[in-house]
Amino acid sequence: MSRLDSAFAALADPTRREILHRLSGQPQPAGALSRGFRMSQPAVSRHLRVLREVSLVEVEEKGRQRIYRLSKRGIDDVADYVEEVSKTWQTALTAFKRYAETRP
Amino acid sequence: MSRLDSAFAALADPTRREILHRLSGQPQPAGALSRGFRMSQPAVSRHLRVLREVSLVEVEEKGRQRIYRLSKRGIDDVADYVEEVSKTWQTALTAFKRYAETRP
DNA sequence: GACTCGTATAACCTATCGGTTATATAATTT
DNA sequence: AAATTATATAACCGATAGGTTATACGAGTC
Repeated sequence: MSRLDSAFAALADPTRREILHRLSGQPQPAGALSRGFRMSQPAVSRHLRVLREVSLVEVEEKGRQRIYRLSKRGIDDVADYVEEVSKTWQTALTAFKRYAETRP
Repeated sequence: MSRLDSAFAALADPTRREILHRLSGQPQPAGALSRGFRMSQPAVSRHLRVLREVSLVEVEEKGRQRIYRLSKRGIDDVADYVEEVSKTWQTALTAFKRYAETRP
């Protein structure tokens, strides 16, 4: 599985998008995050692992807590791809419009 | 599953991203697409169905052919979300930088 | 040193995914 | 109308995802 596959797969889960959203507010320990969801602590822990593995979040060990925050690297990866795809799609849309115009 | 979940899930598969890429060049019938992959015709047909269901592609029936092309609607959906997320992340990054600066 | 706390991992279950082959269906061609 | 072509669907299978409960483990606390 390529980095990109994993990143998209990670973003496909609503719980993980919600975690990213909350972390965009401020870094938080795993416990605070998991208490915010109606699923078990291990379940959230697993989601955090997935996000870690695709570098969308980073962890800082602070005593027995794990402080999670967004990771610049992962964010940049996604942003780069999105930009590239935007360009491609822009081209495609232009072609599409041209096509539509020739067929009124 | 929300529209967004499905869209990301659809994009998580490399075959489907490749299909979108090829369609960004030009609209094509299903057969031409499926011949370009080293998997069975039904497998590609299923990928096309997934892309159809999340409105990333559209089909035009032309005799016994199905001409596939990118769908503006699906593209816009993704673009909108990406823009929104970009903004959020921009904010988060700013906060992150501020945090980093106060802790040299 | 025993206890508790915060978090991760293990083992397990069910549902879904992505592939296969076989088959159906609709449009052409002969 | 029979055969062929383009494509989709059905039935099946192994792998993976995401949840659960039970358990391990390292860091503070008594």
